[in-house]
Amino acid sequence: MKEKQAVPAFAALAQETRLGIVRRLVREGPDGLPAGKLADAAGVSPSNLSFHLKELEGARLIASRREARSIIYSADYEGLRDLIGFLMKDCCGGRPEICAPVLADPCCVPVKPKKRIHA
Amino acid sequence: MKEKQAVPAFAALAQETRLGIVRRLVREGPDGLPAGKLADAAGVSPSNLSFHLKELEGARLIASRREARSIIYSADYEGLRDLIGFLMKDCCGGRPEICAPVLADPCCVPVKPKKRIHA
DNA sequence: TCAATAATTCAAGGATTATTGAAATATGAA
DNA sequence: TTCATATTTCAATAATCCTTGAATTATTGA
Repeated sequence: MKEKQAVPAFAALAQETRLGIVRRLVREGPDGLPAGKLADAAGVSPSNLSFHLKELEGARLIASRREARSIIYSADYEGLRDLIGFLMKDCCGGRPEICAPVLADPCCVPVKPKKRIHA
Repeated sequence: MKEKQAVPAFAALAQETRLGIVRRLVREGPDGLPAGKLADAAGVSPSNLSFHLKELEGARLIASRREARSIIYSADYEGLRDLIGFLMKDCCGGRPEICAPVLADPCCVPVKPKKRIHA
């Protein structure tokens, strides 16, 4: 990810409603949620929600698909990954002391759990 | 880091000049750079730079200290770490498939092998 | 003290973003 | 086709952010 692409991605997250939507959708998983449910959850009007969803989609942080009458939004995991990667690689590049403590955090340990030494 | 703190941090990075400053300062290391040098590097007026530096400092992404006539700015590694941690932990929480590929990237592998502090 | 350097603050204006409500579009059901 | 639902689009306003240049503060050296 380049700086030119990172700026709008950060801008998309720099707003309470939008950041809330992204976090909600990440937790929701690939199935996502219809716009209506998101509007209720966020407590904003449908038209306002639509505005924010467009921002997030433009920044490639969420994706949408139509399903019957609803439009279903879901997290764009690739875009999120790219942004995190930008922050860690491009932004903290050459200064591993920034990244290291984050990587050391058990909450961020990758999928494969470490083998437990049996008692 | 909480959402309330993350929003202004993302906002601070959501601007070309400021993102450039942060990246420059990260590469520069703890010694940092005086405001004047940063203004030259960024190609903006001193007063405009000052405005952006204040935004970044308010978001705890950079720090400042006076040294003779200059004010030296440097990256706030702790703040940057917190923001990355927020994105990975709070934002991608429960969905390790987002974090895993980033963590697997050799560029982000920590210097020392990790050690779990909490059992 | 006076002048020079380094940077910040302030006020004004321009530019961009966010919110609102009304109107439009798309889909599915009667 | 006609109606109801789900969502978006549009235009207007409000709010926030960025830039500019002049004035101000802080520090150092003659």
